Amino acid sequence: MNIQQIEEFARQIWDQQQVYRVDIDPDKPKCYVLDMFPYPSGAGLHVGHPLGYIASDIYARFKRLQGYNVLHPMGYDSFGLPAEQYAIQTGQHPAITTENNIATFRRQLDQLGFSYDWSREIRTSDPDFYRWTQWFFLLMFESWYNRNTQRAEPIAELIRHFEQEGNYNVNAWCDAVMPFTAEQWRSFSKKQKSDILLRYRLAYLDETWVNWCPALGTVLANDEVKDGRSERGGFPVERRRMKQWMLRMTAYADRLLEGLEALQWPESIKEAQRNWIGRSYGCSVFFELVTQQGQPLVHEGIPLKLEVFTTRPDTIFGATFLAVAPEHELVAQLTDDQYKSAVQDYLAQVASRSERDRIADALHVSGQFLGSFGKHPFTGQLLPVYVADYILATYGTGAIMGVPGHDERDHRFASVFSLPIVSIIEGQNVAEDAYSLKEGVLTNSDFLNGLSVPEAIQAAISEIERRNLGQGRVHYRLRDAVFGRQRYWGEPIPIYYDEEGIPHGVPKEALPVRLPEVDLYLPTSEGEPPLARAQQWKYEGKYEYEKTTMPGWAGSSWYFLRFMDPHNNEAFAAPEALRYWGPVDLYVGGDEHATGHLIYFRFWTHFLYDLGLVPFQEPALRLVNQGKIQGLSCLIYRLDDGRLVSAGQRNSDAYKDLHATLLHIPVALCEGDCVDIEQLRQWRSDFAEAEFIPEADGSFRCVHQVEKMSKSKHNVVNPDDLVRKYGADCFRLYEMFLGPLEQDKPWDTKGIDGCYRFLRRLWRLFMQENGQLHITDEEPVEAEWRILHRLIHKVTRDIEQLSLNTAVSAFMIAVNELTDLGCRKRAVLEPLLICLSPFAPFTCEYLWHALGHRSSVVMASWPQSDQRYLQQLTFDYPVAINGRTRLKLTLPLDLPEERIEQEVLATEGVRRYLEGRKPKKVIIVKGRMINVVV
RNA sequence: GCCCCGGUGGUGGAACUGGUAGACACGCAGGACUUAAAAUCCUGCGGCCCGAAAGGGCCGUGCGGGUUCAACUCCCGCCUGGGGCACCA
Repeated sequence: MNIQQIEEFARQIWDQQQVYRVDIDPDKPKCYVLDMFPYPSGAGLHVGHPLGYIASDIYARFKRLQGYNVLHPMGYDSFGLPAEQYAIQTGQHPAITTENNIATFRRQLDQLGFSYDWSREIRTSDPDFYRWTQWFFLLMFESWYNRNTQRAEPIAELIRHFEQEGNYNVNAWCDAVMPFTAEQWRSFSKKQKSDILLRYRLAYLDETWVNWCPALGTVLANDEVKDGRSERGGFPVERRRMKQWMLRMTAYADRLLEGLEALQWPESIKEAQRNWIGRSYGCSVFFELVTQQGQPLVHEGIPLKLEVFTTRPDTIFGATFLAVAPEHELVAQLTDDQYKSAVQDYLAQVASRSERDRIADALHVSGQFLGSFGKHPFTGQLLPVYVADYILATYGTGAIMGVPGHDERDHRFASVFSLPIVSIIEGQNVAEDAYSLKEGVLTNSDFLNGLSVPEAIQAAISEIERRNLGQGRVHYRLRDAVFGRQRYWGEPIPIYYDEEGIPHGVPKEALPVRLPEVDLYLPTSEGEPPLARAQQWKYEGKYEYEKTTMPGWAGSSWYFLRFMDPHNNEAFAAPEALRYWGPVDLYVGGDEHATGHLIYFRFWTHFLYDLGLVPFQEPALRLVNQGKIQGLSCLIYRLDDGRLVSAGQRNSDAYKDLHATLLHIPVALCEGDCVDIEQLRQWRSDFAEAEFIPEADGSFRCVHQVEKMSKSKHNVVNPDDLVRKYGADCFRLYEMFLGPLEQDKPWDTKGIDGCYRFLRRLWRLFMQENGQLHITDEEPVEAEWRILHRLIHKVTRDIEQLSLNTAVSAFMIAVNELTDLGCRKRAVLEPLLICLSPFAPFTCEYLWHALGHRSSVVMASWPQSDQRYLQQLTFDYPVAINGRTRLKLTLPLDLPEERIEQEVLATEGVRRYLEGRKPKKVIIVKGRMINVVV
């Protein structure tokens, strides 16, 4: 069994017969199996990376054998930060870095024998690809969201509506717009019209608070920020107000939420998306505002009102103050002269605190009284208005009614500012702590008294609406996505600005807007993005292009569509291709994309569906997250004096009281927990002369720890070495055998021998010692048929459920049993080979040809399991006395229950346990077990 | 704090809709073959106890209860690891 020879042979067959190329075939059912688009990093693969690829490859090969036309493509998400950071450091164009990395990546993928149709390879940084990414952006720029029809519609229709009726009777998902008539619309300047339209467009320019990362020199989306730091690189992030291109994703919040129901996705991902979208149902309430003297506050002749949002309108009688966010637009108007300087000081203090300080200091309460009051809409009581930084400008209306009795934050605030705290839930004492559960009966609440909380919420909303004080409302935590990045290596946003600074979409015929060459990949001295360095880069030679580029997730939001028709020059994909291939049937990738890519890609697809460009709303029906493979680190003890102590000795009396540090050493230097001291001395110079204190048997031992696989922990295992030593098939089998696909699990190379032995045993079923095929055409006996059909049955089900670890063990069992029987029969071994081929394609291809086939095993047909051989005639019943299994009894399966009972009670072993007592009951589950209750 | 997912031998893990807990594999121990090694094969391996042995008993799926003839599986209450969300009104 020569691995190199086998792999070369199989590769040649696949290559010659072009077995992985697919095209639309209306006569066959399709199956689209997709891996999450990798970013080709320079570091290469470690054993954790291919896990999902192997699983999806097995599934794809399986479906192909079952007669499906399988689309299983691969490509690269090749725009991104690392190549650009490298460019900044070295000056090497990111395209070159990317090209090199892709070559490495491809080589590593190829050696594992994946069944990708490489003729469909795509790259997001390819102008033929990003042309369409830009095209989609323009479609969003040219669309608005109609809440009446619940879908995106062309902005041209909206303009027509404006011309006829102004913005009356428009129910759009948009930013606040003053009402205007058709006459007014016609009288607006170009600039005014543009500004208004931006408030409706799904891709729009707006000044907002963004996550600015100074170290990366760019803004980041919410999902790219973790705990106040950038997800990539871990650099500090601050809040900054900037003009940015945004995508009005919030318009889709409800549909994104509801669409989750029907998806076959892991519950954890759905839950993460639900949290991220964060839908909450509540009510807005307007509070009339008055001065300290009780005079109404008026602005331009209109009485001022403060709109708050609450999910607990039932607690309105418990409200004792109002609070607004520091950024709230009414802060200035609400500030009484007497408090002006105090408020200004407070605002300055808030501004100086970074986002991270604010998060870290969440329990610290701060705020400032503004000197004005809100009039309670039911009691007429005057509630003081505060500005407080625990109120977020970006959530709800940026203002709240403070109900300290029933909200913890409000309670903290009221305690600090000595505001009244009242309970409106019967029997709850809220002096010390807020009672925030939505349970109980209302009290001190006028018309709500006696109602339960849920009833009271409904009643309060109805009453508020009836009296025109506000209305029931839904709010989302989800924010519109910031779409511009102040970076070089991304898709240019296809927008140019005219003389008046009005943004225009580049005509679609002029796409792609190509990324210009620049001398440096850094911002300009004026702080403009790197694209500003390309001074000749102008639309039609005179208009300034938008200088920011798209974020990393732009291309990956729709790439799955391009795979369906990757070389189409007329469209992003032909309608027939979309109809035939879409949507993705199985999507495999990591769960770290739960609130990033997986939401964007759903949003993007919903949008295209609205425009009638794709015939499905959800991009992927079934999603599976492969678990992470953790590293098994090796660590040794170093005493403070530099001596190195073997792990067993460390706890002996001689050393246990000395202080020791644990050091990571390369896993390659360890065989189990035995360390190769000679190699260790060579590995690090300070170990060269160190004193090693070994075990009594002379060995030197390390301890193990399961943790993330990383270079710094010296626990990275590279697949190349393993593939060279054991072959790709063995590697694939072992990765699957390790445990359930979805589960995180530690990598331990030791176990790979089991899979290697399995492959050799398989080989010996076919081949003699001398390498000659040894197969007969004899009719298999019952036992052999049974082994085969049980295997087919189990493996078919297991692959369908992606329970690949149990499938591998089923193969091991079958091969062990066939070996014991000395089975060398073609009728058994040939179907077995087909079943195994998705897991071990190289070996199976080789043996398939050895059996005399000319075409590839990839083209074979998945065998059917035969019911006859799955059913057994007799069964070894476990017989339990009082629930405890005592003995076994072999009985025919078709024996009626009365007969079984007779047999059981007549059995010597059972009689012994009964000791003459009469059984109370005999429970018989046919084909399962028997339980005698005494 | 809220939500989701886990916890089974020395190790990775198996167990269908409640029905023989520990499949398969690693590892370890002993043995066969061999001048030797590799390779291969055989036997044993959850814990405690009784027994010379054959065999038998008790305990055992994070912990404590419960439902049931029967619980890794269902219910209640905890402990613990991982992940998500979080001054989100």
